[in-house]
Amino acid sequence: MNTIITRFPPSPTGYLHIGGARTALFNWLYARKTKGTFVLRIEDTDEIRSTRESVDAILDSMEWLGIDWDDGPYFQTQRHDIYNEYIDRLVASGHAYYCDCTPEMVDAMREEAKAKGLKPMYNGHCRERNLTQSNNTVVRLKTPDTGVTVVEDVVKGSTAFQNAGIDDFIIQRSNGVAMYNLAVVVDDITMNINTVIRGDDHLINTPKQMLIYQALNAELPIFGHVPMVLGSDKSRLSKRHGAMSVGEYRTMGILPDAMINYLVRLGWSHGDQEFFERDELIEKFDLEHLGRSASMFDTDKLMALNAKHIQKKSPEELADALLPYLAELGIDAANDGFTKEVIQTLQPRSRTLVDMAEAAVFYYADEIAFEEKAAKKFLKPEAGPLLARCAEAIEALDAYTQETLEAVFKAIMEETGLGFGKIAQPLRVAVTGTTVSPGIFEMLLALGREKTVLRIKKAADSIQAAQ
RNA sequence: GUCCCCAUCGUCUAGCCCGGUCCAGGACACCGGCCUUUCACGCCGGCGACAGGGGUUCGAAUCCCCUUGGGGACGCCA
Repeated sequence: MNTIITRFPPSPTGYLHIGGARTALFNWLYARKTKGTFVLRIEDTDEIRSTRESVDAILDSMEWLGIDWDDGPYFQTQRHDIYNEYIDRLVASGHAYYCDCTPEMVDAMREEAKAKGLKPMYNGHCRERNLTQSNNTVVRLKTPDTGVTVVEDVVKGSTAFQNAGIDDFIIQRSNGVAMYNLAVVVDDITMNINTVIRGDDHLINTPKQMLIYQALNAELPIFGHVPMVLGSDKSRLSKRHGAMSVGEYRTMGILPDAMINYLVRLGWSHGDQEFFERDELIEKFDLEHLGRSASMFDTDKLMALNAKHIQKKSPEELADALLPYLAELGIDAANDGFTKEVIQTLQPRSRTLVDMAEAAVFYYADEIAFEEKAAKKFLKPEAGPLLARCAEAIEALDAYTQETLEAVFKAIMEETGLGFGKIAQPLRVAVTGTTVSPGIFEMLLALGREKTVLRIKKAADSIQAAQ
């Protein structure tokens, strides 16, 4: 079997969005799975809308997602000579011709066709005029008037298009620059692309592209048109549906592994399995189980999956990922033993890295600010002596472990006759500033004895001072 | 308007190709309960779908047709 060669061809007219990331992923996964080649090509022939910043943003997002490419990036703007060579060949072989119809004339033709209840299209006016190239001519492909062009698609099955419904479309603009459909086909041919997985909004372009392949006498690739990702109201995903660029999910604290897991499952399945590690995805991905219908993006499910990935990661891996988010909150932490312990206490209760960073702040803070409601409820006058007693007992411990801490609690419970919660909650507020935190023992242990005692004493003192 | 694609719980989906094992399975969300020092995690349970109508068949979520609904494309954009 030949080596599979796939590609991802983004247009640099914005950030890498969800839909683009998903098609990139499908192509990448399939190439990786088959030990094939994944090519990156920047389709920047629209020089007005394409920007360098977009290219950088897209590359940056791909890198973040861990989607690497084996070849490229190629830039279509640097390949004009190649396109023109093929266009000349098409004209020479009689498969294409020059046309000097003005846009106004073509508009009129479209209106005329529409009035007849037909698809608006160019009527072939210049087809037999044998024009030569001049500064106002475009090149059009001579498409068949009869018969059908059948797209064999690995996800949609076969679809027949009437050739009569395909007009002699432009392959080269009057300014000499190739049009999209031609550039794509020439690129795919010259880059040896044999597997094209793309959004199904391109399905209609496919017969046109097939006609170019045929005119060029080139072998067709395998096509797979995957359904689009829609917004929560089933309309095309747009800004009003919330974040649509993968960069935004990065800032929300989504893990790249969770992002690709979610994106792949949106339109592909492996039985009932929901959770996939990266390697597992590469191993199990296939074209046979790509879905045929459009799907809506669901942030809740992404979040839930992200929580699962956070739980399964090692504290080491998580620390590297978390550090930037801590830095964002002004915390200069390191990937050290302390941070790893901190992370372990937070793993089961964080949906995003942002959640985790926020919940981690108290571990690193020099000064604990008490939440007003929490202090009012738990740092009452009678808590002063209790906290002082706790600090004293913890300080006196030979060893600072779960067992010894439990013993301290037990002793104080017996001494005071108070329930566990009556001691734990004031302590929690004293140490974290809030009523919500990881389990009291694991949290105290992760924080360390020194900080723990210091904070409890400070809280006891402040209660004292308030009286 | 013309052409094309799609159609299972609110959402993502399994099942559909090769009809019976499906009075339809899983996940997210939601609602109960358990666990519990808080918040979570986890566990148990509940709610909840084959768009509608015709066929074909002993039998249809699965095959065929129509309707409806949704999406996409009709550019000297990609």
